[in-house]
Amino acid sequence: MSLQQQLTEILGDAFEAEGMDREFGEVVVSQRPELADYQCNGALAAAKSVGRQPREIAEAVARRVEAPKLIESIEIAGPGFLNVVVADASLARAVAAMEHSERLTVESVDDPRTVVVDYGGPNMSKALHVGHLRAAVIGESLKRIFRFLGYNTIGDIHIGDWGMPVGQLIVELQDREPDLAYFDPEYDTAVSGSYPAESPVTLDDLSEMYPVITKRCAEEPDTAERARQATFDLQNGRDGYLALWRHFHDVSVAEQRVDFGALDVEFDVWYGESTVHDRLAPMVRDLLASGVARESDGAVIIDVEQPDDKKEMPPLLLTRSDGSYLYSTTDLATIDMRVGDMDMNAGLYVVDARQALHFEQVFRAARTAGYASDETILEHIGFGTVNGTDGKPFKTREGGVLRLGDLIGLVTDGARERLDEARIAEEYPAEERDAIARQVGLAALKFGDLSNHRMSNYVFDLERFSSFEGKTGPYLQYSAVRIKSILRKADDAGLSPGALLAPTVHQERVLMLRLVRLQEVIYRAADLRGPNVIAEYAFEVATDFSRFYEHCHILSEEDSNRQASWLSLVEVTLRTLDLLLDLLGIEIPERM
RNA sequence: GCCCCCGUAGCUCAAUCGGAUAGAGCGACGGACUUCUAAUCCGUAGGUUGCACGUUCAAGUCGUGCCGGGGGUGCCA
Repeated sequence: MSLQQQLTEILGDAFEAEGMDREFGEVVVSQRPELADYQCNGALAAAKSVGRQPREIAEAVARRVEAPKLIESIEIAGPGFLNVVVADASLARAVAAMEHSERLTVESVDDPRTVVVDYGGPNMSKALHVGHLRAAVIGESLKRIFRFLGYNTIGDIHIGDWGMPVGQLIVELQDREPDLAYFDPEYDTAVSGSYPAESPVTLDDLSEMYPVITKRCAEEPDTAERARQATFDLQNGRDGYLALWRHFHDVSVAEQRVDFGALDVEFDVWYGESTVHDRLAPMVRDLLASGVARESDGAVIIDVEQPDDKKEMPPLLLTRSDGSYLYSTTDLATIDMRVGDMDMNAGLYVVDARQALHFEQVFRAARTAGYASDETILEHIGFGTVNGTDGKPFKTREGGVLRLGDLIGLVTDGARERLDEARIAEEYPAEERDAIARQVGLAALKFGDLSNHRMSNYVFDLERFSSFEGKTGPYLQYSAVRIKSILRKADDAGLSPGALLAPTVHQERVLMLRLVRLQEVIYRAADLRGPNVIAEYAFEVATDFSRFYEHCHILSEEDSNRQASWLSLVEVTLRTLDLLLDLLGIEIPERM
């Protein structure tokens, strides 16, 4: 049990002894660190329901508190706040408990249910660009957070590979190379052999073709109609198109594996819309038969509006009037698959906030259809857009999109330049320098993203991402690296960590208090689905360490017991930073 | 038209499900490197939390109405 939980129990007991709900005993971190470590606001909340004065309640509760070892003092302040100061010895014990715990005393969940994190979501045929960064980075972090807490967590990339874009690309390729076998309706694999094993296009080709054909479809109605037809034919199993689709898919996935790999983003499964293609026709048929879906203007829809809706709620479109499927169809079928085959209890969809309505519709439909029960959590984890310094969606100076690989290159170069400036870096082997530059660049990129609240649109400023100073990923790495350096030197000198003593220095005590909050922070991040909670706390841990570091010179400390205690303290700090950064998908170099 | 998100220091952003005196970073100004890595630390300046009402012991946070920005609103994803 964390220190905060223990205090909450103690205060809860006290409220209960006074004849009030123990819920009022909830203890939170103090907002006034100069006054207290923790505080309880329950007396104010309880006042109205029990008809007593807040201060009078606070005084009565304080008298009931029994915890001579844990609490140094408990005082009433202001209108009725209960300010709790933790005893130094118990604070040290709490940190010591972290030291001896593999999980830094963070408890696992009692009920390890299956959580599917759907993130990344790249369209087949498109090279990754900055727009994909947020989904990848936020999703990866959430996956790691839930996994660490003990959930059975599955990260699914969910590639967009079965919708209109594929039909559009087929049409564009046909217009460019009409003689390819894939387009010949008479082509008979039994007579002419199978389709070519070599892809007729590269991913660069597809990336170039995609904006061309989307523009054409917007301007040329008959081209759009052909794309719809191609989509329908593909979805209904036309051999040539399927063969072509396979090529598009393979060249796309090959490059996406490289791009996501470069980001250290790892998916457990590489499913996509196409994964459920066999389920689509039977699903629509069954939903029509059961009356869940109905025909409307030639299309098949599911009505999802509810009586108490305040907003317009258009029906979910299951098929177009030509019978082809949309991403609504595949998303719905995917829920059925995840619940049925993957035992999903919770699905977290880390997708651009602009798709909020779509997911609302799909989730409602899934419940109406019985694919998801009321117990199944389905959540759209939306996030804001990445803008340039002009406030508009990020573009390069030339006006094009910045590819993810190029972006990683830019921040890596920036990190390498910084390394060149540092004297101590000269002796590093070239390979290590490259590895450090990459780790530091990625840290800048990821922390820069994750430290923002996911819902807010944020400004992507390359200057800021390359500065590596202040509240940045590299700052956190740097703090951890300095600890590693201390521990190495201590080891060389034959010094080893020892029993944690009660803090004697202000900066030491502040650091300890920070560390023992770890469990609450991680659970809060999970509850809010907000990696920025982790990012903020990690920065505070690093800052507290830096202050301690400036103030207390560990290796020259003359009191060997205190020195050993400090070594333990910084070791716990390092492990904490390591965990937090790992939850953000950031690695720590050995030195930098 | 209707709905959703956002609006906080010069700039970029936080703010522990309603708590005390709204915090960081950058930028500005002034300090600290013969000491465990200065990618650091210390200090100063900087605010009517878009506006107005309301709810209550207490509002950046909740409600209503405006203003401004972004997005969505059945055959794109």
